[in-house]
Amino acid sequence: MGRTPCCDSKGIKKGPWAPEEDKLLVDFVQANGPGNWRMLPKLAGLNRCGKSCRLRWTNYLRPDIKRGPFTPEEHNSILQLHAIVGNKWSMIAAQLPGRTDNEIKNYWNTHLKKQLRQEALAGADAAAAQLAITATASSCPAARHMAQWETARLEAEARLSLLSSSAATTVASATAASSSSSTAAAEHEAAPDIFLRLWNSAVGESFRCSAQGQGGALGPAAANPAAAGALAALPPAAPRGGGGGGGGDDSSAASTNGTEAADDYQAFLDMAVEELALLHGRLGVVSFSAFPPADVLAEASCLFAPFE
DNA sequence: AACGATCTCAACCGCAACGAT
DNA sequence: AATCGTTGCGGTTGAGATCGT
Repeated sequence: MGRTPCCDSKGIKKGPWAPEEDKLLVDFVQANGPGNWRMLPKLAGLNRCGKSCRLRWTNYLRPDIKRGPFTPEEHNSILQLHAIVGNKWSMIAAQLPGRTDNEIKNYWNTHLKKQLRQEALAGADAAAAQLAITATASSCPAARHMAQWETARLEAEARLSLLSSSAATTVASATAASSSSSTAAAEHEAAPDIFLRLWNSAVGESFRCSAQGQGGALGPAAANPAAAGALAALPPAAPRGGGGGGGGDDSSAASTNGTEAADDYQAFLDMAVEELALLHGRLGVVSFSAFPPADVLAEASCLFAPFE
């Protein structure tokens, strides 16, 4: 497929956007809606390429974008979702309403990556460190892929054990009559942890069975019809269904009904299973899990309200 | 106060995916 | 089936902001 240049660079402005340009873009999109980005600059009177306009709109000017620092809930969600899907920023962003893939990607690269690396090293987990190195250094894509997954798993384990131990100390200090600590503990308990709720639900159970059983690598809902129903109760934002060109739909802003959300989550989970199947099939990995051991999860799961 | 180092994040680039023709 | 046109995604860059000395 021949790639077409996004614009003929002749006379097209690049770099930071001026307030006047922002206004032109916002006015145009609000009047006509997003879409046909290629023609938009001409129609809106902007000396920019369509791609640049789309990026500016989706990452900065969209009215539903949430500004400000990431909340602890968002922080946790990013960590956990990343442990499952890796650098699929758009998928992660779809689970965090108001956040863009670019923002999450930046947050990961600047804050979380560094933090996790330190945790991994501080934990004297030589395997994780070695895998992290392998992930970046290996010239073999399959080995890199496997290393990234295993690193993510180890990181998730470290985080969950960290979470459970910190919660234990928080609760202990809360009982020692510190009002601020008890507030923190209450917040912790109420955290809308998507991944853990999902994991503790019928969906999680089904997913675990599917991943362990392998062979067929069927999606969780196929293994457990109740899963699809449970999924519908999850937050509405959902990954793209693979809309691609022509649609002009805005992935992060798209709202879905319950069924669509379930379908999207289904696809989301299926993909994780497929990743595992790939590793098992191609690399002969004997024992591999994208998830922390059951005892770690059991420890962590008591921090959150049951999903069902 | 000045300077260099480090960090942050908006924006760009190249590629892949997808629908249309 | 092949090609074209458009959009979306992930990786990377670089200017400005912040921090440390």
